[in-house]
Amino acid sequence: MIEEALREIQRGSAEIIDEARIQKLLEAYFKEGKNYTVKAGFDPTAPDLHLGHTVLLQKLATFQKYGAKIQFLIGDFTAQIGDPTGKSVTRKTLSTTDILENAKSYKEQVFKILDPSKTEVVFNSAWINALGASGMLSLTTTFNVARMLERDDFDKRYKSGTSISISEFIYPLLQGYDSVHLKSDIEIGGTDQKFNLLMGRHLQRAYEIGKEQSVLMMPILEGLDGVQKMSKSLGNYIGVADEPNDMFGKVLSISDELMWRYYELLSTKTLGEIEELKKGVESGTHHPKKVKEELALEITARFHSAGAAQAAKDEFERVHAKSEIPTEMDEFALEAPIWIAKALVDCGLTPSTSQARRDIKQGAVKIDQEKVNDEQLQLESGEYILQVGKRKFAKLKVN
RNA sequence: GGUGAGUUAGUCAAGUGGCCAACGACGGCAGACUGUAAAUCUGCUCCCUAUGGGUUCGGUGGUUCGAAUCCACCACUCACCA
Repeated sequence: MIEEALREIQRGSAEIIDEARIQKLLEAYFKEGKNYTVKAGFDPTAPDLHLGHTVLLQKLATFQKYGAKIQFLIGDFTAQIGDPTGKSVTRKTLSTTDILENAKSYKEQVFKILDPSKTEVVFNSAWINALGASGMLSLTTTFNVARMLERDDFDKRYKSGTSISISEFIYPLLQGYDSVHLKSDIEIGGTDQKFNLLMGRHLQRAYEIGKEQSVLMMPILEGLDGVQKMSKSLGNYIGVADEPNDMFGKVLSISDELMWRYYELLSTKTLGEIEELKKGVESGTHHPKKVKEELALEITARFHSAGAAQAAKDEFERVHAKSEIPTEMDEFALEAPIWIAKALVDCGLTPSTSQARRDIKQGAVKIDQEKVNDEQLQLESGEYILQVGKRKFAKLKVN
């Protein structure tokens, strides 16, 4: 039982520091029903969660199955500084109102995965503000500049003469201090957070709270392109709040190779089951598309419902396999007569009339399933279904 | 503080007075082929109802019939020195 729990916890992880301690915590739970705490910090700068974030959340959910109380930390104070990790320039600071707004939408989204009864949402401003100047000062005495500069990102910036704000040195200290205050048993985060996570151990030792947290690092999930990390700014993400049809379609659009990565990090299937699927695909008994559909169904169902996922699949079949028209699409109303290129822009199918003309020239534009050849086409009154490329549709009513 | 180099479209990067809306690569979009996969091939890739017009090459002025290209100043970045 403990073995199994441990295996599930290890799954997909990039690195675990002090795994022995995790095992002891599990033993204590299984034998004496003792709970322990797992901390994960979230920066409230990006309120729209995507699947990359859920990799961590799912790991937390796994811990919840095995006696963990989750300390879901919203770094409202630290967000004012901005995590320097991986950054080549100092971040802009955020206003307090923005942070609170973001934190709110965070909460709405995470409980699709986490069990609220085993989760405590905490804001680090609560105790960091209480530290005061002297508390802050003594915090800074626990670490030194030389070691801080060993960090890759700081090292590069320092050597290249790019500015490093003193506040950025404070960031890891504060994140580590969170672990001191919360007396966390385990902290999890992405591999890029290693330095910050280890700081928690360091400070717990320095403050002599009688324990040093274990650290579990999860890899960074690749985005739809399969190369760069999933992020909103790169536009290669699947958002937790995406519509079922989008979500399903996006999962299906990933490459076969990437699919296995998503299976490992996002699916709740056991590693054994995944291995079976993989063998099936290799030997030709499973069609890779079917396997991908299964993944898409699972993920879509998680954030919506099994019914919605199935509907998304049916819709997908209809639109793409049979190249029919989607059942639902955005609707627009415009005044007649309207030039086709203008209509495409107004319906958001195309960014400019220039682009619209190019698309028409290339035969990418259809009205009611009919290819448009005339760039000058004027639409008279009536209802039309506009289409650009394979996946952009809109319903247009011309008055 | 000193000296030198640089700043070009989403990114990288050519272009050193007219042939420049600006080579090329990547990315992106579209077409073919497919499984809306990958790979491959092809076209497109600043805006504007366009065989034409407008606005772009860090910013501001200037020289010139004409400037991304020359000059001045400003801002920022990088390198070496202190």
